[in-house]
Amino acid sequence: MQTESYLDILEEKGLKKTPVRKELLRLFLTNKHALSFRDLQDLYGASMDKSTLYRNLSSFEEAGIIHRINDHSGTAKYAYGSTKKKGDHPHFVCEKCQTVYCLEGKVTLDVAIPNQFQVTQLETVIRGNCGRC
Amino acid sequence: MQTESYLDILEEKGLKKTPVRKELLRLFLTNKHALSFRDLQDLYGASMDKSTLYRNLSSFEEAGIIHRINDHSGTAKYAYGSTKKKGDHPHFVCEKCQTVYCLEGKVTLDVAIPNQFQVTQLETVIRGNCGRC
DNA sequence: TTACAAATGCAACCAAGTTGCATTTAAAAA
DNA sequence: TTTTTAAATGCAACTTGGTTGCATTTGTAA
Repeated sequence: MQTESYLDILEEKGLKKTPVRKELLRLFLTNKHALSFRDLQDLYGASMDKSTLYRNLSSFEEAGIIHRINDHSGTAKYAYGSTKKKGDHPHFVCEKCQTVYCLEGKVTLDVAIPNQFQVTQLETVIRGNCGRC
Repeated sequence: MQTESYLDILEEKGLKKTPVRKELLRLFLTNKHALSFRDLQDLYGASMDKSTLYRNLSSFEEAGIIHRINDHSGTAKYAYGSTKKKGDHPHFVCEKCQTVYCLEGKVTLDVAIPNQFQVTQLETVIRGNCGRC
């Protein structure tokens, strides 16, 4: 019996180690860029139930295993890493291949924000060409 | 016969002055914040056809009369002003009332972008509380 | 005033995501 | 090891945002 230590993440978060979740977690750990529902369906060997997948994405997000990214494509994408860190980093969207990458770094505002407005989060989407596609 | 000079915008852009378009343009000119499909349906006196509205939103966007904004709500919003200027200003989304405001100003990046990545546009969504709702 | 491309309105469709419910299963308790 | 149970799964049906095909109408230029 192998160690497969990454599965401990599920235990830590109090999530049952079901086959679907194990595979889903593996997919997130082995993919550096963000994955859409479609990507996940394609990567998942056998066909996965729609609602099961969506429910697990919610669970993972709530548990802070993944974060949801809005790349303005209309469909959500998900990447490994805590939700709390979502506002911490900008995302890069390749306009050609639509791949979404999480970037390291900070974004600073030089914006006139009306007095009564209170800022809680900053979401930045950088668009361009990844030069890899 | 009144002047209604704002209708010249349609002529300038080579768009026929249909009743739907006149009213749609008026709605955008008299609303400072971004409007969703639903908002427009509600504001429009008589009921407006779904596809006609969506098609006109596309035409307006293409003509540079309005720009499309993607807050995180899953539904697009539209505001007066050229599409080309979309990346020019950040948008503020109130987490309570969901209202989207166009802000003046610039956003600067302090981000490690991989060598081969080329940036063409920057889209920023600021979330918070507008203090007006 | 006529003529034609473009705009409208309607229905049918599509894709993303959600919900209700009966069945199965991971894992804690006995 | 077996029992128990809450949680996870799978299926169908649904909702919402948006698109498409097509017949009819209309703005505008000839």
